[in-house]
Amino acid sequence: MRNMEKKKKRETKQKKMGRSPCCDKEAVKKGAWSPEEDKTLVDYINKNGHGTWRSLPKLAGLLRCGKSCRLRWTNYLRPGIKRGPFCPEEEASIMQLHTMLGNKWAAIASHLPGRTDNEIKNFWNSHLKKRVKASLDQPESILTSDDFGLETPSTRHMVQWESARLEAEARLSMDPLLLSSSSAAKTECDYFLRLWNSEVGESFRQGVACQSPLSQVSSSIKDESTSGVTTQTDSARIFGSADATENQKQEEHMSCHNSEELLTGSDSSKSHELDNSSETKMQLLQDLPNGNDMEFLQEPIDDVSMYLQEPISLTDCYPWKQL
DNA sequence: AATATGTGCAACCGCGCACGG
DNA sequence: ACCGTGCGCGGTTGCACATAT
Repeated sequence: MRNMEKKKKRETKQKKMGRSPCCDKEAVKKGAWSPEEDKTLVDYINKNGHGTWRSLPKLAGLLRCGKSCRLRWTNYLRPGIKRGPFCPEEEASIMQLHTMLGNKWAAIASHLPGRTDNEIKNFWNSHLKKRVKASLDQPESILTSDDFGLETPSTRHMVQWESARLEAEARLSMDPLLLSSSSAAKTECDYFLRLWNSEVGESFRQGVACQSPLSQVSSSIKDESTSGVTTQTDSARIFGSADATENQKQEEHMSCHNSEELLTGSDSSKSHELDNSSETKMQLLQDLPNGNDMEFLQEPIDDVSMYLQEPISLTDCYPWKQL
């Protein structure tokens, strides 16, 4: 409530005064970066680190906006960037993560080493979005189609999760109580992420819906939620180990090498069982606790400074170019 | 061969959030 | 508590290239 007022105040103020530009637009170059500019930027950051992005262009002698420099660095020049087409495993990961996180490209990118949020966003918008739309438009074709280029049970799981997500969103949008609860709205995506990190997500990744922790966990949650009591201990049990390293292991587990298991996933009878538990899943989504008792599931964001430890050359950034 | 249309991707823009004064 | 500033994120744009006609 207080935040709302604050927000309104700020908005009115911004409307009156106009937002100050992030840089002097007249003296700033726009458009594609030249190799010379890239070299200047890379050299400067190698020597000094990026420091304050706003002041970087001036200090580095670039006629660019600080924002533009940051974007160029993070999306293109930064070492460790993986370029080239997405492999099927990466596609699968993006599909699954998007199912749970929505358009949280940065969050999705944090699970795909070497890929940038911008790249993933572009890939989603130009490729995957169409496939999902086609699949959802023709549900009867889902079971036999090769929409994802991956004819596996996990493909069906993806679509099922996507459907569940859409359904959850629809319910949230229709429930004024949930809408009025800012914390509920704020953490909605977190729930999906937590689900992913949980045994439920694990079972999904493993493609073992039958006799999986999902059925066990969801049924236990259902039982408990009907009694209206979900304790912190329960949550810890439900969402797996509170051990941070264990959690990290799970995160790592999610990247490419794990997708092989995923791609060879469960048989169709197992996924059918998953279908049957969809009601329980929805119950699970709605019954997730509102408390802040699952901080252990939040992993630290990569420390960008690591990229500055070893000086890089332009050939590192442009292995395919002659400089 | 020329033109129209579609596609992919780099870059820009504006907003919201975090943080320090 | 308020305000200003910087950063990061997500949506959008525009250009270059590919493909179709």
